[in-house]
Amino acid sequence: MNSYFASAEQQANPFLRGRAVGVTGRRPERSVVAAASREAKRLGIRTAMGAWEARRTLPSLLLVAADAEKYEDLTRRLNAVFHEFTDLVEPTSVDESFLDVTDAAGDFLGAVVVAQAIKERLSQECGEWMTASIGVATSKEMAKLASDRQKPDGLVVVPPGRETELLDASKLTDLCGIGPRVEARLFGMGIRSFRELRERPVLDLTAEFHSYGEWLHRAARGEGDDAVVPGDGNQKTYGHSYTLPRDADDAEDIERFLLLQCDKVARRLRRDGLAARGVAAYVRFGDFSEAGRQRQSQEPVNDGLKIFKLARELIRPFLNSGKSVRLVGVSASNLARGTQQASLFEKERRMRSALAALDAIQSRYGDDAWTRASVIAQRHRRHHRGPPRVKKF
DNA sequence: TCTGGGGTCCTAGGACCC
DNA sequence: TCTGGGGTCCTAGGACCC
Repeated sequence: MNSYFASAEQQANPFLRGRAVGVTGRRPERSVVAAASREAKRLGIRTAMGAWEARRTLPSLLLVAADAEKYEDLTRRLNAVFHEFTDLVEPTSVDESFLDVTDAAGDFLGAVVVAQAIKERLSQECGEWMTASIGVATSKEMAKLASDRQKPDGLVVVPPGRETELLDASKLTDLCGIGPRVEARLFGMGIRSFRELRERPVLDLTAEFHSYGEWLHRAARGEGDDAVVPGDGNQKTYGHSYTLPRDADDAEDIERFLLLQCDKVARRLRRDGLAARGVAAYVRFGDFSEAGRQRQSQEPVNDGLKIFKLARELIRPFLNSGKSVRLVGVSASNLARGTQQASLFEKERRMRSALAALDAIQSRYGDDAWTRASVIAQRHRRHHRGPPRVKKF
């Protein structure tokens, strides 16, 4: 999809249509532009630009805070449209999927017809401001590369056998999978184009890049044999992170924000009937360096407080290190179906039913329907500079 | 008073096992 | 005349993507 979040905002709010719009995080002053409307891009706004810098570049830029629920709903509708054409749909991000339309299309020309039909259906289902760029090719790599060639509202076809023409018209980093680091190493080997990459023996490439070298060798020829793998139901990690309103040194301050993230992760785990054995916690310091630890817990967990107690220990070595903390994050891995182990203890059972009730409240009244007393204590202290009223988590 | 938040995959090295 | 070869699980860190 083109300028996904920004287009979604323009679709939802006619006032924003035709205007330069940037979608940012909750607090623009410490955020980046997550998506820029085509009008904003034309005037020099780039994705991932600091919001502060974007505003300086283009004072008329309209900054809108991201609305995750809106985008999730749109993504569901998007994927429903894709499934009208084939069940071989592999979502790779919120706004991007691979579709294997071999059966639906019959032949390559048929695939082009399908692509046009998809664009039409998307416009009907999601609104005319939601445009897509589609690439049609014989491999995922080439289809992706083709889709990036024409924005917005593109349709680029790579007929079978003509893959190298597209590659030779592209930069190395245009190919999904080659980033700036790999590009620099390829330059170091005297390789500056796909033509030069193709001329290298695969052994040169595997000597430098191991198995990734084989992929480079094939990709430079326009080959790609990975099938479209349907479904996205097997997400491997659930994580949340949060940039603090200002860099913090006080461990208690930092840990309370960590707790909020742990509750979010835990709630998603419970919603999906999962529990996690792996817990990772990390911080980003004021200088943007990062540090983190991860650990396997004895038993699978999906209770925010339990996850927090593990996560707190994991980041403890990085607090009070003389560097102030900008961001805290937590992530759950090693996910398994089922809840936490049944407990013999009354206290534990009561906590479970309390969590179920709290989940129900948030489902019905929204995520802000309740919060932890310890977080309120922090807000209190910020305003009154007194001791916190509530100490217990 | 710059630089969000959500992910995946890969490699290296250590502990441990047979 | 010391020290093979197979494997799993785990953590840290990095590259890359939207």
